[in-house]
Amino acid sequence: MKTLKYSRQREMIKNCLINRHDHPTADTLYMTMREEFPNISLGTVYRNLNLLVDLGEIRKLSCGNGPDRFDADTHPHYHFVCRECGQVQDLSMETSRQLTADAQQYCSGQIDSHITYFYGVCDRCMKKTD
Amino acid sequence: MKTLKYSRQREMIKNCLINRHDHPTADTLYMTMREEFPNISLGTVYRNLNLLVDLGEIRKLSCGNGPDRFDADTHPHYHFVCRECGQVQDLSMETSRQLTADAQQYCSGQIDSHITYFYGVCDRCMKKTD
DNA sequence: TATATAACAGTAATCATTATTATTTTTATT
DNA sequence: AATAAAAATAATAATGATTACTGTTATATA
Repeated sequence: MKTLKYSRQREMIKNCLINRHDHPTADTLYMTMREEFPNISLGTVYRNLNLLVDLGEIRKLSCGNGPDRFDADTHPHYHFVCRECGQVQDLSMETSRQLTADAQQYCSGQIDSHITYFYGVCDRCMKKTD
Repeated sequence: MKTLKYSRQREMIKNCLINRHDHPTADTLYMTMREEFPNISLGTVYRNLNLLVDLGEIRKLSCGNGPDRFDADTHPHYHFVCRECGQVQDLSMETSRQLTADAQQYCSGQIDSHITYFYGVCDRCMKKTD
């Protein structure tokens, strides 16, 4: 069996992610990490992010445009994606159990969760295009 | 202005997609296309798929695992993704306007749509793991 | 403290997708 | 119908995101 060993890099990656709420990509996180660990490699960032996802300590977001993003908030919640600037915001809204229950009626498989991304234009981009 | 010209390849790509409901990837579609057009190139498949998406004639699905998939059904509808085998099924269920309206309450931007993927295990995979 | 193994940095490889280019098709015009 | 202009193609190269490999270093445990 493969026991997990401590690593300063992994700890720092997780802390980085906890301290920001912009759902950074692996590459963005890599840039930040290099301030503390100047010769960390991008592969290490990816490996640890995937590890943390597998452990359920963080979540991966694939909202359809651009590279995957990561989120240290593991509570089920929704996201809003701005079509103009690509930023991803948290919505402090409960995820709908009802929606999953409804969908189950239409599905022969066993549904256990759902992921929803809302799309539109963020307030900052709306001001710009005025 | 750039006028669109007819192409047998594009027509055939769209027909292929209309005749199947498994939401194939570009590569799968490419394999199928080669039966009719033995030296069609993968680039042509991608270019035309993107074109059709831009025209609003088909939709692109990014459900988080593996390459993007494509769907000729442009009516707003939900999808179910099996975590075991990766297949994507249509759910013949109306998309929830209420959900978008609810989310708008929590969002400073302007939401115009949402995309939801339901995750779980399909009936076939459930039987297998019994 | 010595040994085993996981994690690392650096790098190469892979996968999905897009761009380039020279040639062929399609469409509009004579 | 012949021809010219424009767009689409096949073939291929290039890109961007991510994963795998290799030799070295850090961590845990006997």
